[in-house]
Amino acid sequence: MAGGTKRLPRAVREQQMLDAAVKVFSENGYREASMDSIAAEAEISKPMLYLYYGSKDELFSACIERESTRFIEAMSVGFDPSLRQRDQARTVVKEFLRFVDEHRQSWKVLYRVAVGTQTFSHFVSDSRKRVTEMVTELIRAGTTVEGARDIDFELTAVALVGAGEAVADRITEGDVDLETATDLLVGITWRGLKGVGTADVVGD
Amino acid sequence: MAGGTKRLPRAVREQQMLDAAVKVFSENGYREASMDSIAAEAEISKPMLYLYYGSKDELFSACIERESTRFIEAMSVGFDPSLRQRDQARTVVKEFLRFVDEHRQSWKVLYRVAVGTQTFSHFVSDSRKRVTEMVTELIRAGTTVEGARDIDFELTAVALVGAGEAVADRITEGDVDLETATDLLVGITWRGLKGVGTADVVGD
DNA sequence: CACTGAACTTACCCCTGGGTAAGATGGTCC
DNA sequence: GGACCATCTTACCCAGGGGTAAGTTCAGTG
Repeated sequence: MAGGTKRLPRAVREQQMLDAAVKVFSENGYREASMDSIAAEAEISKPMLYLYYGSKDELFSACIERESTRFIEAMSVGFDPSLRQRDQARTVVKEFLRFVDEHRQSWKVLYRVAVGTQTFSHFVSDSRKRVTEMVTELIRAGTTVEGARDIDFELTAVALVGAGEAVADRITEGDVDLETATDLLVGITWRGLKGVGTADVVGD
Repeated sequence: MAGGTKRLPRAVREQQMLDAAVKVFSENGYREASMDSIAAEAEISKPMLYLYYGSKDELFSACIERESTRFIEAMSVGFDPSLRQRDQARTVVKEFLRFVDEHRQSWKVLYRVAVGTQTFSHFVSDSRKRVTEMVTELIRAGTTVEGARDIDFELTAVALVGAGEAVADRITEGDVDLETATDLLVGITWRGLKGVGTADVVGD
């Protein structure tokens, strides 16, 4: 229409559409985001969305796919097996927080919007489950106490992951110093290890 | 219709409607829950919902109001100013987890559904903010380190609250021993205090 | 019993929004 | 130049669901 944007190759338009979709979905949630508003944001007509992505579900799915790939790639950057467990953990936490800080919409869409849908909530729980398992192994390996039961480790990991997500949310809504936040999270984790096995009230 | 349920006084019907609404909202989310399905769940016709509550928004608002009142009352039970800070904290955490365990739908509707709406998300953030402030004060009072800046305490509280919510979610989806979970959360908090002020990597 | 009002229903309105039919337009290759 | 395909649009369809108009039925009261 108005001479602004012109005919572009499919691959380019697809990325523009995903950009727009991620933005609108992250700001409004799945149901509240209309295909019309996404089309408007992408400065394209609605049938183009359907031509390239087929349906609202598939469009959202494509968003999830692209953003989670980016997320995983960002995490991989910080993954260096030569590091000691402890430095390894710190690096990964830092990369995580940096990713959230630099890709706030990705974070919201992946962990706060997808979770509210019927079709994609399992994606979030699966992903969260994998992270929790990793953390469980990490803290299990970092502890020598014997009395600790499995449930303790796993539940500790659940709590730690929850803490991480809460800090991530905080990052998206105000500026938090990433170093401070990283130290905080790693600190809680490491200090947390010391008491995992002691089931009764922890002595002071 | 089918002679099953009969004419009931308004006050009673209202509660039935809220029961049904909380159930359907908690299982499906705000947008996905239709007034028809809520009416069906309450075994009542749709105009009754509108007669007593006016609109979908107001119905949801009434749910939030009733459930959050219950929640606050449950918390008050565990509030005993004569206790030492530490026992106080433990009692409140335990009452919190017990409430979540016994009122899973309330928890979901208050903290997982309302947060996904435009109109009521501020309610959740406000409520979370108050809790976070309380926790901030609690850990500030429980620490004597001087180097710690304010942001550290607040961010620590954010992380701790996030951990609590994650454990609460876990409770709603599998059985977790409440004592274990309470000890875990209180343990993390208390142990966390020891390191809040030390900004650098914590010595092992 | 007749009268009133609260409790309740059937049947409908209509807008939002997912999805589509049909066609226009321009770039490229002979 | 003209054939062809990918790019792109206007204009529409229709189901789901929020909300309502208009009436029905029963419990109590004089």
